[in-house]
Amino acid sequence: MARTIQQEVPGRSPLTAAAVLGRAVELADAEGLDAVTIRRLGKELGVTPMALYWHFRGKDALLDALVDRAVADVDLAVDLAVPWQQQFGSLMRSIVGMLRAHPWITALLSRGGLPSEGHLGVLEVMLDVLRRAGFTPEQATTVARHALSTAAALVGGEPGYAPRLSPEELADRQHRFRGLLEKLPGDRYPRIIEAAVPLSTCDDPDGYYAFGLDLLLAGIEAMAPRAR
Amino acid sequence: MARTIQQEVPGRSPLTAAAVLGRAVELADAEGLDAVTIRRLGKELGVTPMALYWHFRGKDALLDALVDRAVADVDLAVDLAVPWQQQFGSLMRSIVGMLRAHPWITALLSRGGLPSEGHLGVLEVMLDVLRRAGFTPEQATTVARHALSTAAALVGGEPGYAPRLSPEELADRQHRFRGLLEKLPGDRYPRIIEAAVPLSTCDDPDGYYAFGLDLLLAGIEAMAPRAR
DNA sequence: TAGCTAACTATACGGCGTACAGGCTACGGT
DNA sequence: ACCGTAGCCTGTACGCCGTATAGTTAGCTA
Repeated sequence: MARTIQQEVPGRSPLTAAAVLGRAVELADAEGLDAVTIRRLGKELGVTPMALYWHFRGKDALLDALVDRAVADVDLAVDLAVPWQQQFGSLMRSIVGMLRAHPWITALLSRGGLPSEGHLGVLEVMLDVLRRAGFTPEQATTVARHALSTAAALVGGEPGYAPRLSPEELADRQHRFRGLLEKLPGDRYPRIIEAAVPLSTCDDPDGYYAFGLDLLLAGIEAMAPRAR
Repeated sequence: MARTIQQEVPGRSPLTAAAVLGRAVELADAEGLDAVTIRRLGKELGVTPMALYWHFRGKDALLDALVDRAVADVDLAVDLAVPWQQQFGSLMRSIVGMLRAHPWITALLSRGGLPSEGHLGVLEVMLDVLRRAGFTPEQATTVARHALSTAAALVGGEPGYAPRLSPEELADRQHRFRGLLEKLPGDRYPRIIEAAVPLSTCDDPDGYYAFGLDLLLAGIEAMAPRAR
């Protein structure tokens, strides 16, 4: 009943779902989500594209598994000794950190479909923090949903969302953008021209994320049932 | 020099970029962004797919134009007589309204690329409101970026983002989701089970959007330089 | 030895974006 | 009356994509 190792094909260990997902993550991180194709994965793994269909029902299932694998990286430990705002904040920081590490996930999250186990785990912890803070189940649901959306939005947002771009490409982009700003009619876009520098630079991404999270948390706290 | 009407092909008026975009919007609204393909558009317009390449440099340019066309629908009028919070709020409501009308835009917004004219128009007005409220150019830039991301996130967020789904499909989804929730282990996911109803229903989308915007605005106001 | 099953391979289909080359129509100049 | 030219479109082909279907192989069990 137990299968032993089966290593007959010369240079290759047998395919596993985990190996496929691992290579897929590498591909997505390095070349973007568009590079993750069945055929490409097959080639990378030294296998016929159709071989992947033994391990996954189709590309959708593969992508779902990919999201789940990433979501599992979120640190769900909460310190019950600190105020709920801090508990929620560190939760959000962990989520944002995971999304920043793999920005392509945001595109996958907004495909419909039932939530995966990883999803549910994160959601459970968020709801728990909010419920203990005094929110009703309805309020907690709304806040958690909104917080998750905001996290995705932060990562998808402008500060050069362009991941995996080489520094030179990024500099080129920035240069072309600044060129565009410079030849804008000054009487129509005074505010944009005035803000040309902050608009076209994206230094201090950490500050950007900190600001976004602070703003979210400030909003949540302003609506909290009993602030403490 | 001036070309007059040229209607030689029997049943068809000559193609224009606007006509292509119009059909593309209809397609995206009715069947989702995936239905917008060069070949499909050509078929719909009674024309060879390659004909579209006369009017657009490629599919990317077509999609960019599509976004621009939609963004132009945003109502940029602001009432200078009301507090800046209200000015910004109605601006955001207009933006969210546009995104809700064409949810597929959110997917297009997060593709990199230089901002279009429509983009700049919206950004200019947002920055203006924020600057007059006392934010520095840097702050205003950050807030505007974040607000735009949040608007996109709201629309992309959970409440059944599944657009264009028939009511029956939507009910099926909801039913399967509730089934999943019911057979969850109660000891591992108490908070989720407790919130099963608000999680699986998506009535009152207006309330969802109002909440999201209120939360954003509360956060912004909490960080405003001189609160009023 | 025969048969079963897990894990692949081979082939093929239809759809996608688009490069490239060719053609047709209406107009302006001569 | 002719023709060049510009604008608009067609035809064909290439190389990707996901995947349905069917065939092959290795190792285990009986």
